[in-house]
Amino acid sequence: MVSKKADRSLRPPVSKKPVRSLREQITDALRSEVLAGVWTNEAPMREHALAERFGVSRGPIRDALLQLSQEGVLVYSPNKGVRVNTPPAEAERLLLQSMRREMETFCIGRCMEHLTEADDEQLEGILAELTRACERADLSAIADNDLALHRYLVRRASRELEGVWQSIASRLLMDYSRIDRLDQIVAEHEVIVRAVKKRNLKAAQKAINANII
Amino acid sequence: MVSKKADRSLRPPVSKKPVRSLREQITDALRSEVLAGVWTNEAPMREHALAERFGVSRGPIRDALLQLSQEGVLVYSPNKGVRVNTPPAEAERLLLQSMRREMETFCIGRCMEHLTEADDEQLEGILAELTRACERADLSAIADNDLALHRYLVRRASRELEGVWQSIASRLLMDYSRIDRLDQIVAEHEVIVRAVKKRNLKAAQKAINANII
DNA sequence: TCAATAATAATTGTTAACATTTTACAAAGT
DNA sequence: ACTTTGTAAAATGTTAACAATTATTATTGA
Repeated sequence: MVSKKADRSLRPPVSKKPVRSLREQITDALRSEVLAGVWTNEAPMREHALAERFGVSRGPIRDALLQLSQEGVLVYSPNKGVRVNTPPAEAERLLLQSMRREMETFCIGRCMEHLTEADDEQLEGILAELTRACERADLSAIADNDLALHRYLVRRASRELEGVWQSIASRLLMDYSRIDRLDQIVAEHEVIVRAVKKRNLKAAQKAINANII
Repeated sequence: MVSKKADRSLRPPVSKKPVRSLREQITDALRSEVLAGVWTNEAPMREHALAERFGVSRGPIRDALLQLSQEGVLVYSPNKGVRVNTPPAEAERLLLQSMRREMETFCIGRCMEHLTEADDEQLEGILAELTRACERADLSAIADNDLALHRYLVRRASRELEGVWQSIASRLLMDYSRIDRLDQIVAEHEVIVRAVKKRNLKAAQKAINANII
């Protein structure tokens, strides 16, 4: 699943080799699975089993589990392992929602004027992936691309804020798997991308706030 | 510095054994040092050197460095190690400040009515430590207890929110070492604790917001 | 039969060695 | 003198074995 050494001769010539570490790959894979509801919070996630599944040792697995615990996706109990976290209670959810809206409203306002056509293409690409994921009802890919679209705008505004945003967004999406209206997800993000392409700040902020629920 | 196995016979009888892991201890120690300005962001922090200093292997050190990177205290470069992060830019600082105020205003409003006299004593204890730290101008201990006081109220309101709060507060305090008016720190926190002891929500919220700068 | 306790297995915490990547430095070539 | 190239050192990334803790099962006693 996660190959340890990639064949360099097969890479595109001048591509910006990201060379993501095992920890990062595993973190992203597990996050999308948890948000998609693949794991329950009944049974703990065993390090050994995950290590075998990903074909790596327990080290990178532990790193990923610790990171996801800090992010609010998992809950860590000393000497007992990790479980899937429960969604935030109503009051906490409302607070996190307000904070996420404040953040993304700030970020789109900060990056809008610096966006280029290349950014538009990137966003269109993510939107296309999101659409395909919704068509095949692939919850894991849906969660991935939903987050990816928002994260793109946050990163474009500030790398510094990305970590804070992720920990808020992850907690808010802890019950993502309950979402049933898949077509609505696509529609809402289409509105966002359209407003961004028009460089219409007010419309974009309104669309983003409408999507954050 | 960090003993691997503690002598159980010396622990108080029915104390709630926290048994903090090496990772946690090292994380807290390094955070307070970085916030106090002990480290510069010029030279990377070497895992091997830290391992020797704490008397442990590189494993727990790596865990701590990764956690502090996620928290915004350090910056992680793949295969190159970690450095001290730079304080957020003005616009980002204002956003984080607003979010932290929103969080702590929410938290004090949520936990105020549940606070007991035992909580008051805990807060007084932290305040006393903060005062002593200011008297001897121990920036590391000052940062520790400043954070500890706020964290206490956040935890009392919601364990779920603690992680988010920490990542925001850490980023805001990245230039804590520049603070010169030490007596003002004590005064501001005295006002907070006094308002809390009186269970005066409005006054407490006002004092907290005045302290978050 | 049930509760308490001891033995056992399974799991996480930590360590040290190995692998890979990056950096520093010197030598050679233009 | 400057750039390039090759080599060695040092740092991080990963692994597997060991230690300590927790959970499970078996056993003993009333």
